[in-house]
Amino acid sequence: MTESTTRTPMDREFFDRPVLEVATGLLGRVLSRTTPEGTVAVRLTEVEAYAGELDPASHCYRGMTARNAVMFGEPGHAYVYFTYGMHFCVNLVCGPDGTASAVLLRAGEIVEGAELARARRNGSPDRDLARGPARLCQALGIARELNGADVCVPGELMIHEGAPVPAPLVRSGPRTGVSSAHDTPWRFWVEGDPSVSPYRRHVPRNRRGQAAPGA
DNA sequence: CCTCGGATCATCT
DNA sequence: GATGATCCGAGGA
Repeated sequence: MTESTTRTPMDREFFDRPVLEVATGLLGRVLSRTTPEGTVAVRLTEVEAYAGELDPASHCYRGMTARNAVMFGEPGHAYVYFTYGMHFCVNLVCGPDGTASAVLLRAGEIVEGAELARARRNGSPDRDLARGPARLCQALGIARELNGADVCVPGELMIHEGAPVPAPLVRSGPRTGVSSAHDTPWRFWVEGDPSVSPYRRHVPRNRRGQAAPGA
């Protein structure tokens, strides 16, 4: 009898615009994920822009592959990828069909379904439930099967109007953890929001078995 | 608060 | 074979 709140998805036209406009415009919006277990929703507080084939940090920099194909398609769909052998991250595709820009959803504040989110996050402090792109996916139950999902129609993954964040509250800086284009300030967040993730620069991993040469 | 190392596998070269 | 749009726990300041 507890029906989930009726919500209206955002228009696809919102996503059919330049990536930086979409990125800043997404702050304050709400992403909801519904499964048989229930609904979890987050208010987005941190995102990063990736500008398709011209952006050295983008998964599309070297053209279309099986993994990134969704990014080249219709705006308003989810691009979900698996990384570090254990984590998922989610982007929302933007720009015209045929181009390959997207916005990585990095962090948010849980606004519905906190109990389910806590269960999925297994003891994490509330502040950290969706503080980071892989944590956000874990809290929402987003995984591979949602790659390509349309977030502009009612369904298991939907983007909602929410309350857009006024421009004076939006801050920007370098993207987190990327190994190139470090000078491009395309990470955007809500000033002062506790759910914004800490910045970490890219760190090349240790090379196993590549011991220092004898001399 | 910070820094550091390990986990673990899909993807690309 | 190497790397990665990350996270977590341990240990130090």
